Amino acid sequence: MPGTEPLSTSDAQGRAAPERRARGAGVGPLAVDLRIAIMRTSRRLRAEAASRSLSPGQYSVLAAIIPGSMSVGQLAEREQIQAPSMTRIVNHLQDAGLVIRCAGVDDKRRVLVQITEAGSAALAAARSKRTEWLAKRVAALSPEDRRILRQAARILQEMSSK
Amino acid sequence: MPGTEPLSTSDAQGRAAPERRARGAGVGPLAVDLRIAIMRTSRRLRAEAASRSLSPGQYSVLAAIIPGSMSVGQLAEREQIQAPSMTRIVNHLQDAGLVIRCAGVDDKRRVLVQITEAGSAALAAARSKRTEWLAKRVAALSPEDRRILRQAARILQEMSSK
DNA sequence: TATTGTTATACTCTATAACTATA
DNA sequence: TATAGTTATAGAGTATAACAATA
Repeated sequence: MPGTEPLSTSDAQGRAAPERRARGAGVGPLAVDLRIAIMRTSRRLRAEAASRSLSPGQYSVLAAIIPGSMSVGQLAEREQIQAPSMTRIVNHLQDAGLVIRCAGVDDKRRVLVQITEAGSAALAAARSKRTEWLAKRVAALSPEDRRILRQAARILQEMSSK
Repeated sequence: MPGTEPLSTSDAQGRAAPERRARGAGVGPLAVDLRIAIMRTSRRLRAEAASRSLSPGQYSVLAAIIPGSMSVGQLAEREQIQAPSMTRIVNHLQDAGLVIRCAGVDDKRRVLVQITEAGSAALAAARSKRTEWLAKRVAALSPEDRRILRQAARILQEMSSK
């Protein structure tokens, strides 16, 4: 391995030496570390979850409409994507028989999306598969680390839905 | 808003009612919540960081090679992507004059990638831009929440590099 | 023959812009 | 005229498979 000695310079983004954040640092470094951690984990999750029946987007949308029917626009806003992307996802879900579209009664421009029985079943089956990799990693952590991640999930959730 | 009352059923994935995780629940729900939080945040980060000069992948790779030259294969393994994807990223970086390729001295099959001065400058400039959105959100959090995210970043980092 | 990297090709997800229908 | 959704098109990023060069 030529030229790969860990130099631990301040420019290495702390990936080779995450412990240098131990002393409660400022907001900037935290944002950098957090961004890298999240992007890498998400890439990993995407890769691990691939070749399953439902894509991450499909899964997420399917889960969102369980409480009741949602319009395409509401789903798009909730998932922080544009309407055409949501149309595409709903198309796939509908083709697979997992959701149905129905016109709004008050406002016929709206298209309400509802989950079917097959959709609920697929979601339940996919759920365990989807989180398999992450659950395995999480299970290997200390209870303290799990507690931290549990709170972090809540914080990130709030943060990214604003 | 027809049919969007929060029912808080056990199938709603806790996105409408995250507080139900307050009582230290099992590993499965945590993995589900965490996956959703990470995927949503990553999508948001990707969207917010768009239209900058460096893509998330380019940025991450550029940062990785700062400590010294790395081979394409090493970078691919580190970033958890396949070799062709890394080749593509390195091509873009090279076209932009941010890295240079040079053949390995011991093993001429290897292609070592090194950062240029322009690359270091671009990285420094991009770094503040890249984390702008996240830093703003993080700054708005309580010190306690920041402490949690700081630890979470470390945990996720270790978790996804294994 | 095995390994490193590249090229060729295709797929997924996303976005913006233009269009249809309803209000 | 404004809004909800769809269609058309394009771009970024990834993967697998086939190939070239080197070990």
